[in-house]
Amino acid sequence: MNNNENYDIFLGRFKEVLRRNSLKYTKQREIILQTIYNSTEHFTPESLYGEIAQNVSESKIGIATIYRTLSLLEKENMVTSISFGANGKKYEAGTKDHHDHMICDSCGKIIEFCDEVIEELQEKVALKHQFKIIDHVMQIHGICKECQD
Amino acid sequence: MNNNENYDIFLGRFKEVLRRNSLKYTKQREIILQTIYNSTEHFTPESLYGEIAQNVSESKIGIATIYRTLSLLEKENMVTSISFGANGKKYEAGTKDHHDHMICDSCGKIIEFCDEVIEELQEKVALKHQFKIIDHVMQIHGICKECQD
DNA sequence: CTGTGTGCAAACATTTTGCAAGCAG
DNA sequence: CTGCTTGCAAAATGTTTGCACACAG
Repeated sequence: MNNNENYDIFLGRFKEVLRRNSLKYTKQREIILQTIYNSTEHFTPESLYGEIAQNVSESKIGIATIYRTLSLLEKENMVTSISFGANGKKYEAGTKDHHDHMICDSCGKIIEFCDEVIEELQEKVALKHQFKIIDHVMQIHGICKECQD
Repeated sequence: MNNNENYDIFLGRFKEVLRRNSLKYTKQREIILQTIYNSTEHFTPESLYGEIAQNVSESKIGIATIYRTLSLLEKENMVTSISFGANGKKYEAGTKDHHDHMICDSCGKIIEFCDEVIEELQEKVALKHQFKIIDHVMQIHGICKECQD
């Protein structure tokens, strides 16, 4: 396992971001970063807040700090967010390679996938409209294998 | 122009929805449906509310009614909604053929497009995971031609 | 008539902000 | 020391709900 090594890289990027913006490396930001890094699931500000409150007895972090830190991380592309129909917005750590999501409307499960050809076609479409891609979102909604019973 | 004819079809679908759910055809629902149908832009509940207040002097429609009607229409697939990074959610009338969106992060403009091949590839990916597609969302974020100055 | 729909205001949920005190650099 | 950060509570947004009256079927 090279998880710790990966975390160091993630942490390094974060410190670089802080340096570049004259921001400070605080205990709170460290805890948030760690918790995000260790999250296997997609999370909301609220769920992150709850998880930290539960697992990290040493420190209280206000919900406002969670929001402020997530904004920073999103702006710096260290986390990405995906929006759902009605139920709001979930985040995930930007540690993985690019991928898209299949979302089960029945159980809420998220399946990640990546298709090179689709990616290329998107670029082709954008080019045709002289549109400069920054990012893209693709979600397939439906019913997962397990829920099709 | 066959706009009126198309509106009649749209209205017909709506009346059918009402009938099926034992709901009633009211002045408010009529006005909302018309306004949605005539909207060229994507809209929010708030913007719809404002537009109706401005254009339709005869009648006051409460914001709650807008929300209630939009929920109904979305449930019945007569409007679709797309979610944006942070700024919430916009709707569009479900009168057009399927298409996806390119969204300019600078000016907010929305360009619609449709690529058959991408659609097919999505189905192929879903099939591989035995995932049953209900719907899908694809957004390309970036900077439009005009804003690239 | 009956039961659904509506506007209004209050209730909620979520996210942002002002402020005084705390702490990193 | 200086100025970015934080927690808290208040404020701002966005959306939903309860209720009494209105109205479609």
